Amino acid sequence: MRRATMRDVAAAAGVSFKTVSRVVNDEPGVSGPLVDKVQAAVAALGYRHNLAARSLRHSEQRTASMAVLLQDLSNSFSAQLMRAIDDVARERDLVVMATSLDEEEEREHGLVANLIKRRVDGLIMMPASRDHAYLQREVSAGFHVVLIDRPPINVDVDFVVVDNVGGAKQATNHLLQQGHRRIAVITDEVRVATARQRLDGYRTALAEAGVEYDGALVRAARSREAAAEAVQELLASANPPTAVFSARNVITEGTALALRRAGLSDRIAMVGFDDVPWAELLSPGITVIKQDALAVGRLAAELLLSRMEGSTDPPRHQVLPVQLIPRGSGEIQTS
Amino acid sequence: MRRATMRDVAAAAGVSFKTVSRVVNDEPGVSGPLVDKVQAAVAALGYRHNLAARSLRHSEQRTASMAVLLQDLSNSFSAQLMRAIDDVARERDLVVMATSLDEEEEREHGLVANLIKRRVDGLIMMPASRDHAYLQREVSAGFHVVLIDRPPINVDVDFVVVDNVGGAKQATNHLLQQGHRRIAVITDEVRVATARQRLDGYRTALAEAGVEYDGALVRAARSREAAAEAVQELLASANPPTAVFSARNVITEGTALALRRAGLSDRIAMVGFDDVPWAELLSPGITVIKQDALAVGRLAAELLLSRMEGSTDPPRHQVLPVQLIPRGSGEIQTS
DNA sequence: CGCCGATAAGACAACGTTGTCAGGCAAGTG
DNA sequence: CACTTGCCTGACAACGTTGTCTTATCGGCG
Repeated sequence: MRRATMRDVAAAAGVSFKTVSRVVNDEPGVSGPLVDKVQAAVAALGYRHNLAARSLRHSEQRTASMAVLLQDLSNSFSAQLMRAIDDVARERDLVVMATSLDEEEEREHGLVANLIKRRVDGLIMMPASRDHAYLQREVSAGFHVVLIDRPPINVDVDFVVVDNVGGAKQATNHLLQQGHRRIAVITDEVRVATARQRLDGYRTALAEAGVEYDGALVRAARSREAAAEAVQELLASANPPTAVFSARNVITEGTALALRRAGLSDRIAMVGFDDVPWAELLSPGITVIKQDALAVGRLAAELLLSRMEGSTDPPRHQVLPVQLIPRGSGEIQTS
Repeated sequence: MRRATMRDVAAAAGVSFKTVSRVVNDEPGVSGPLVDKVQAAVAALGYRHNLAARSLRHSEQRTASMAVLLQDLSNSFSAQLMRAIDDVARERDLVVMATSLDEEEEREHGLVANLIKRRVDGLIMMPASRDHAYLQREVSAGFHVVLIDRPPINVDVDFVVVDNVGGAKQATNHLLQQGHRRIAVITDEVRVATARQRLDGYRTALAEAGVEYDGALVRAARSREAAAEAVQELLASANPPTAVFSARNVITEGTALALRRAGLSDRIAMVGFDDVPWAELLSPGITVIKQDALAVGRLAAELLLSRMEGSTDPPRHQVLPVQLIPRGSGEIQTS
């Protein structure tokens, strides 16, 4: 049941195990007949090269692997990031370890420690924690990190984010332009950096338009259901909003659901942050601030790979633009 | 820039490297003062345990890692499978390598070979290939494989699939019951096992109802756009269908899109295979055959883990039921 | 015929760790 | 006081591989 090793192959082929090593690695300096004998023995024994042992001895201690830690792989935004990263990794024959952090700080710490023990070559992470100083020591030791979606805190490493403040401002301004003054906003919990930034953009836009900020119109929700509930409550309140800015994809889903249930899809305006695949299937279509997840993922992967290939540029900070896509829901005028 | 090893830590702490090993592994038999000295040296040097070296020597050659090969991680079905698998793996502290096969047979072969070289403990795969005999040798050598979504061919290993034939029959019967006789079906390409099975179910249901099979109503499409185009063509044909069975999630999306563009969402009936998150947001809502991706993933992961923990049961074949969820689109009567 | 160079093949240490064993020392026992 | 017992500690081989070095073999050439 034990797997065959080079020694076993060598014994079977009647050569030294070093000769097997040469054949397996396609190194020159082995005569034709011996190559054949070794290959026959490899096939007969089902021998498989052991990369762990190889990278242990091999001068350049590379494992040809990287890790991706995202918020939730089943969420379409994370899933698209993963896909884009994987596409880039694939070209370089890198294996990608992936998992979800679920906004759990301790899980992040535990996983990073584990990945370093495995000597993974690099990491792309959408951090759950709010202090990334612990990464400094590992980065100095040659572990490469690129943060994604959220900027690093207390450490300076490569990162790729989108213009959350600008996007939220744009969404809010768009609704203001349709005459709305009571604009609700549903964000992720405030410990999430993007939620804070999008809330910032919302407040800035209101302030610039001279509209007073009303905390009663602000809600946090982690899930589609929680968002739907929050919207339902807002609609039932004494002074309900006439428009909603839903600051994340699952929240947009919940908001659309609540509006539909209330039969107000045509009356209450809404703009969502994150494009969603079904936005144009609804009537009205959902107006969104689209962030290009594939571009974010690809860029992050390229930054990481350049580090793995030896780049020593100072940390690179990439902020990608977002784009408002009007589809109907955001163009509903105040009545 | 080189990472500290146990020897470095030992030198710094003034002990033998074996003592460091004991401390790092929380083994008993090291006096309190020495433990402290070693831990101080570990912290000072930023030492990190090297798991590759460990598992090389460690008697039980486990890497505490597994791999997941799915069709497309950015597709919500694959993403949910991944999520469910990862949740189970997490409980056992397994690292999960994940990637998309994109229905490319060669990619599957290359990846499996690579994963075996890395001595991954197990694999969950939605296979792209149509002959899995090559897995036999690896399984015999102690590599554990669970297939998912599609049954194994020419090899007998654990697998988890859903009742594709039954689901497709159910979908077709449902449409027949509304009086439809010209029911189009859009599937994935026929080389995909699930596409063939769902087409089988469709044909069986027609036959049982005494409705003649019309090849002109059958289309294959790999993407949302291709599906939308196929539906558009069918609608424009001389003898258009009155109902559509869309046999996969992206196809359902494309079908909904095409119907909406043609303004026929309320006239042409449709049932989709795979639930989609936005199905109830539309009007009419989309009637679907729901397969429980999370259950499939969880079950597959549990089968794999039981193998990794030593189960030698004969290969287990799991077929999960599917469920028709009426939401409106499938209940449109023939006019 | 003797020597040299090139080439093929193997011996052996090393990678960073764990498993096994032996040695040292202190405390307990007769 | 000698002997045993038990606990710490370290020396050393081993895991499966690659890198370096040495040895054997052969053909070519003067």
